Order: sequence, then C-alpha cells, then structure tokens
Amino acid sequence: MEPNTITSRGRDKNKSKQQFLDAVGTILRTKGYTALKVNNIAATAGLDKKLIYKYFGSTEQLIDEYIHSQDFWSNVTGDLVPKEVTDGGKDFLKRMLLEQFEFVSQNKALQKVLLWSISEERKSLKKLIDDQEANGEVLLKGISDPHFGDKASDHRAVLAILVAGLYYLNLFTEVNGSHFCGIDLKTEEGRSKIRQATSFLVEQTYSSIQEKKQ
Amino acid sequence: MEPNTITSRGRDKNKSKQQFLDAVGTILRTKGYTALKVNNIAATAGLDKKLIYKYFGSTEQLIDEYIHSQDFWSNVTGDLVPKEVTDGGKDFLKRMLLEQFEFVSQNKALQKVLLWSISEERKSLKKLIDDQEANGEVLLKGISDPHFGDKASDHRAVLAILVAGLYYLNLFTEVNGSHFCGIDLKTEEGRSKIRQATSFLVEQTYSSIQEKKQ
DNA sequence: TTATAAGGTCACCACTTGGTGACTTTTAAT
DNA sequence: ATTAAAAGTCACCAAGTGGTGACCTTATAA
Repeated sequence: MEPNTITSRGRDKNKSKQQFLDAVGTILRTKGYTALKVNNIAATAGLDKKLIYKYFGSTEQLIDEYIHSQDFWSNVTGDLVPKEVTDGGKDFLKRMLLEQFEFVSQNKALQKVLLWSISEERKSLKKLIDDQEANGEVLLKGISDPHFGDKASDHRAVLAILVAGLYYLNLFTEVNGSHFCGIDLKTEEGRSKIRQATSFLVEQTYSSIQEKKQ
Repeated sequence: MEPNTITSRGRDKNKSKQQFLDAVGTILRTKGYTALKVNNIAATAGLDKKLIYKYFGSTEQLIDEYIHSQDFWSNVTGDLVPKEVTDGGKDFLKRMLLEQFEFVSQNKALQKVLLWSISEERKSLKKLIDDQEANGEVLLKGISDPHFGDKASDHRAVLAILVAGLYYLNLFTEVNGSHFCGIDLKTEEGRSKIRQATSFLVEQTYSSIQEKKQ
C-alpha cells in the first residue's frame, strides 16, 4: 500500500502524528516540561503510546520534533524591521523590547520553553536558543552596532540585561510571585511601570553611550 | 527513654535528620529540584527512607524544612548597609547589584532555588520569595525611596529589571546558553561587560530620574 | 474477493516510584 | 541483667513509568 498523503480517512498517520505534536504542546503549556511522559502524551492525544514509538522512534524524538516544529518567537522576531534607520535603532529596539514583554506574558508555551531552556540541558533547546541568538545578531549588527561604533558591546550588555530582565519578570509573575522590588507585576499599573522603565533605560542608553562616543 | 540531646552516639536522631537535610541540599545543587525523590534522598543520606517519614512526616515536609533552614540570600542581604547615605543610595545599590550578580553565579543552591521558585507553585518557596521581597522593601523604603520622592516607583521599576536581568543571565549561563545578545557570559570579559552595564544603568537612573524630580 | 501493508489496540513486561508493617539493634534508666 | 523506647533495617506493596510483542482493523491494489 502506498503512503497515504491526501485522502481523508479515519485512520490517518499524519493526522495522528499531529495529534501527538499537539498533545506535547498542550501538556507543555499546562503542566510544563516535567509532565512530558509517554503515557501522559498518549492519553492527551487520545491514541495508543505504541504509535509514538512507531512514528517518532521515542518520546525524546517526538518532543524534539515538537520543538523544531514551533516558531516560538514568531511575533517578536518576525516583527517589522525598519527599512530606514535614522535614530540608531532606538525606536526599533524600544518597540521590540516592549512587544517582547507583552508577547512572552501572553504566550505560555514560550514561557515554558524559556524555563525549560534554563533548567535542562538539551540539544534541541540549545539549537532553539542559538537560532534566536543568531536572529538577534543580524538585527544588532545591522541596526544598533553601527550607531554605537566601538561602544557597541557596551550597548549590547545593556540590552542583554533588559531582555533578560523582562524575561525573568514574566516568568516570575506566573508562579509564587507577584511583587518584585515592590512592583506588583500582576496589575496593569505595575506592568506599565516596567514598560516605562524599559523605555527610559533605552532612551538613557542611547543618549549617554552615544555621548561618550563623540 | 529520654530524648537524646547532647550525647554523641552512633545512633543519633539529630545527626540523621541533618544527614537528610544535607542530602536535600546536595541533590538540589547537583541535579535540581526535580531529582528530590524519597529513594534518592535516602540513598544520598545513606539511611533508610523510612526514617524520613518518622522524622519529617513526609518528603515534602523534609524539603520544606530544608528550605526554611537555609539563608539563601545571606551574603546579599546581610551586606553592609551604610550608616549614612549621602548619595541617595546610589553607591549602595550599585554594590548590592554587583555583589548579587557575583554571589548568584557562585551559589548553585541559590540558582536552583530561583529556578524552582519560578517553576513550581509551593508555599515554602513563596514564603522565601516574600521574605526576601520584605527585606528589600525595608532597604528601598529607607535608602532610595526618600531620594526619589514621588518618582520612587519609577526607580523601583528600573531596579526590578536590573535585579531580574542579572538573575536570568546567571541562570541562562548554567545550561544551554553562553552568548546572550552577543555577550559571552561564560568569559570574564563578558561578565565584566555586564557589570559595567549595571553600573552604567544605575548611574544613569540616578542622574536622570533625579533630574526629573527637581 | 482477497491478499497485504499500514493504522491502531491491548495485554503484558521490567523497573522505579512513594509508602508501610514487621522486624532487629542499640541505648540508658531501673 | 532486664526492659522499654527509640534508632535503624528490610521486605514488601500498590501505582506509575517506559517500552514491546501479538493481535485486530481498515483501505486499496490486484
């Protein structure tokens, strides 16, 4: 029998594979990566676990295939990159940081993946992180580095702290935490303060590091 | 028989209890909180798991007792608080941030606890976080808030991003990651850049938010 | 219609998990 | 020495884990 590609049957390998991949996503979002067990995944997919071994080889490979299949940073990176940069990328970076802050807070899967990537050594996660880093590298090299000249790495260090800080604050808010340095991150008011501080820090960095360069 | 308090025997309840608590610490540091299983803890302690139930009631209670017994932020918070503040706490905050950055990077247990606290809902972790937050509150209220006046919460938001960012960068470095925004966090050079950026941001914040206030 | 290959189910295995009852060993007061 | 209480060991259980062989089911090419 030839491999079924298009015909819609009740028994569809591709559909079943997708059900497993979806199940991985569902479990990851709701229970986190520690709940990604064969029995759990099979039950969530509503199919027999045997099929996981048949189609993916192992649970690990299924999970890796899930990771590779997702574009976790879609909204952040796929963002509008300005055609022309007149302010050294200040406005672009500001928007990027604020959008990332919002995007992460609304994207449970990305949150769990970020957490996962700092919790467990894993090739496919390292690749994910490295790829995202490479994406950022292109933007920085093309947009802000030229502006900061020999102070480029100083600006990058600042940016690293900002990106990392916004990541952590979002993760922190999800469990056990609400107030951080007295800011209530669960309220719109608190999050607004964080956004303002982000804008402020980008602004300051652009005016001051630029200053030093001249 | 009276409870043994001081006499040193081979069979010493307190010593055994401590062995279990130490085992929890060892496992946490080396394998992370997900490896904190009864059998694992008992094996590490070199004692029978039955004793865990006898002495602590359950594994959960043993773990909670470990968490409560530790002063994870000892070096950071127990730090020298200035008797007299003449610069609005700028120097104090700068030193605090830099010391925290170093301390976390060298303290595996604290790293794992930070990770744990943003991964799993848990009363004792929430208490830990809340207590640390309360410690910080005292310092901020006493040192920097008066300086920033009605802009105090703006300064706090900046500080939140910095503290969170330094946390995340340290956690990021431990697994899967090395470069972040192009900064190699595993090298002294990279970490130095982060320290400089931290100083820079505190400096900027003090000069600029102060400016606005006047 | 029938053969066949792939989709899918189920029972079962070995092993690990948390947890407990029955037991032995040690200690120290009598 | 006797004895009671606590320290500690061991075998065992039920439930859950990852993983597999034997089987049934369905679609379609011949």
